[in-house]
Amino acid sequence: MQRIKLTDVARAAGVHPGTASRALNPLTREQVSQATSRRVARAAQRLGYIPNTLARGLRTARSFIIGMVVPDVANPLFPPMVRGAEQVLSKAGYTLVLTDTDNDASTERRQIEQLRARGTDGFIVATARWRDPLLDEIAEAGVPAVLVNRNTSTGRLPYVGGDERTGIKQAVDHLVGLGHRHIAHLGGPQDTSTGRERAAAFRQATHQHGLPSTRGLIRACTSYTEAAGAAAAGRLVASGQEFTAVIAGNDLIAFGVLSVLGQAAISCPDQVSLIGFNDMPHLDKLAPPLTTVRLPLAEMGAQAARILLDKIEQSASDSPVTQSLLGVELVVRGSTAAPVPRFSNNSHALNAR
Amino acid sequence: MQRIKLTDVARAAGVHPGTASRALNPLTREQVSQATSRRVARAAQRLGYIPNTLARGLRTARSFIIGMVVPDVANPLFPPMVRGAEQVLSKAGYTLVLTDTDNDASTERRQIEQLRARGTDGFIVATARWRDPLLDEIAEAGVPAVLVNRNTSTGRLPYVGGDERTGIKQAVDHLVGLGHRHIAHLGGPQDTSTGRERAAAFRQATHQHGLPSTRGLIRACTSYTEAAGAAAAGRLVASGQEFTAVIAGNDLIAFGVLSVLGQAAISCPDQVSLIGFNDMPHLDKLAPPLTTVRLPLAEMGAQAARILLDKIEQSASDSPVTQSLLGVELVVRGSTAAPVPRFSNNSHALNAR
DNA sequence: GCAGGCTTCACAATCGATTGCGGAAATCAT
DNA sequence: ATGATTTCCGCAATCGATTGTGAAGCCTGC
Repeated sequence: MQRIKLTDVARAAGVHPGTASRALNPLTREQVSQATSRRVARAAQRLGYIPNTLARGLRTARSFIIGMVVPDVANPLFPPMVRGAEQVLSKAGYTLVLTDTDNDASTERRQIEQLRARGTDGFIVATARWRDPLLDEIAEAGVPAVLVNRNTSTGRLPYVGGDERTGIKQAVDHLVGLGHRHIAHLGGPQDTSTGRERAAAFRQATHQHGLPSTRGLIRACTSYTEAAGAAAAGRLVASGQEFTAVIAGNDLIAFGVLSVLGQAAISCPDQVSLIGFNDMPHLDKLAPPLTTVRLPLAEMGAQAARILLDKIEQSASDSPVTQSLLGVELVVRGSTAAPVPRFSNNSHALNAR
Repeated sequence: MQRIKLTDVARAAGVHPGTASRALNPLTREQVSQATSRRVARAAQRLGYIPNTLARGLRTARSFIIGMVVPDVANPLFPPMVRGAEQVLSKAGYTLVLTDTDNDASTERRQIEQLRARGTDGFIVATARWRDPLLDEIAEAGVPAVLVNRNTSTGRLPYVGGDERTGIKQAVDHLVGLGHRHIAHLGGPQDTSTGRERAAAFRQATHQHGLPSTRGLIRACTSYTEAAGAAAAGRLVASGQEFTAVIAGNDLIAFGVLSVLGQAAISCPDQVSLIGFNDMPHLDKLAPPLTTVRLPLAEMGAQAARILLDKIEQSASDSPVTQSLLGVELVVRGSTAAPVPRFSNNSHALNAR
């Protein structure tokens, strides 16, 4: 049994394949009389005709495929974005192809090349580095693409992300409100926009509150992983620096901090408060439940998809490159509490009043 | 600037496109002299030729696309399987297209139709229902497909899963070893193979151990979610049935149980022990850390991909339909402990000795 | 009743790569 | 040197759908 093709439908309806094509396409249907149009539609229906997207794509130079590139599907940050994008795209008739680069630049390049060979109509990229030659090439080549979650330094591509700056500010405000004055930031890698942005926002917020110098209290982790977070936390604790709270670059880094604190017999939140970022699922079940900044991940994915579709449909490059920041929300849970003054920083606390 | 096509390469190398095609394809390269083959290869290299996969697919009726269908990417059960499959497939030159059905049958049907229109070479399906007409059709149509994680009743498609039966047996053994005799099972939906299999294994294991009747202690949740788990746990607690341990259908259901126990001021593991299934990430950080059964998810995905590739490459249907069960492992953490005899079941405990 | 204008559809080229077929050139055997 | 093989490569059809061009058929208006 063969797949039904347009020729079969045309023969069944007693018309030329070209006519059948026009009858089936809503945009060209007006060029065909209603009677034949109906006849063709019925024949297609009856035979169970499914158009061959490959052949169509070859002729129209459109594949209705959107590629989405993420560093690691297993990172719970990404699935909600993928779902958000997928819903918008599939509603518009596009198919989302998800590829996982495993955080590897050469894999990423290979994947994107593969997808381009498939005539992919556009890309949603969640793997951007701060300096990213591959993305520069894509921008140069005029391939429709939207960045999500992470931005690049050049700002030549549209970007959809969370309002990191406000998120960090809320976190700092919250801690300061509880009475903390010695807050550390174990941020993400500085070759990602999120790592840079959050660190910068942290500096700004602590400065606004007139907190003591943050020198030595700001550290960058080598990656957004529990292991890297633990390593950085270990170094922080070993440094002997005084701190009563930590704002982690994301939730995974916070996990690393948590385990180091546990090993060092430092209680959270009694001795050190901890705030994560992203609001991964199930953080409320942790011991202690993690205070964190929630990003509208699904909405970010959906918005990125919408912007991309716009870009594709009106391929005119007249539209400016938009950078959208979506609102975030501090979710306060059990990992943050008022600091207990230790004798070593008692005087500081008194001075502050 | 246009994309380089085969004709361009051929012209640059001074040969006919057909010859260029043969020179570039490893399987037909022998039909071309080494000298021209090299010349063509160099021209392709120099011009940066990327073959158009659509055109190739149209002619060869091969798309090198594999569709993977999961109910919900955000469920941490699936990303590792996806990664496992992706690695095998991309190594073999295939592209994995992931689609999320959002647990909806009609969405699933639409997605699969879409993919078939793209000439998808095969499917990895993780959404199987116990009775699944869509999969029956696929088996009927001879589309290469492999089931992963969930099986169907018919057994007409290859299947790769975990050894659920042994996993449940280990869980029961562990609890019985701790002294439990009243164990409940809040299983998954009975229209999934995993829900059925785990419940059956539970019955068998408790029977082997000569435990008291499990009537009323085995309940099926309506879905593999925290909410459904909580609902079932609520009913179990409200029923007044005696139990000192619960084996949940999966980790999410265990989360629901945990929250109900918390609300009912029943301590875990002091009063009730709890075991999950799947070993989601970060379960070790819960309060209490959840004992669970670990499935080799990535390996399941990889194995499914390998079987699918086999099926595709030798399209001869001579190979039998294989059902592979991969080994599982009980991960003992803090949510299981010896039962504290209550006066109401003290006598039972004595009788048992 | 006929020119001019519409509508409706058939014809054929096209997208880019693959491949069966056959011819020219090169190699070999005698 | 000549006939028989083999090697190498060009020609053209093909995959299935889309689309520019033009030719019928029909209507309108003068």
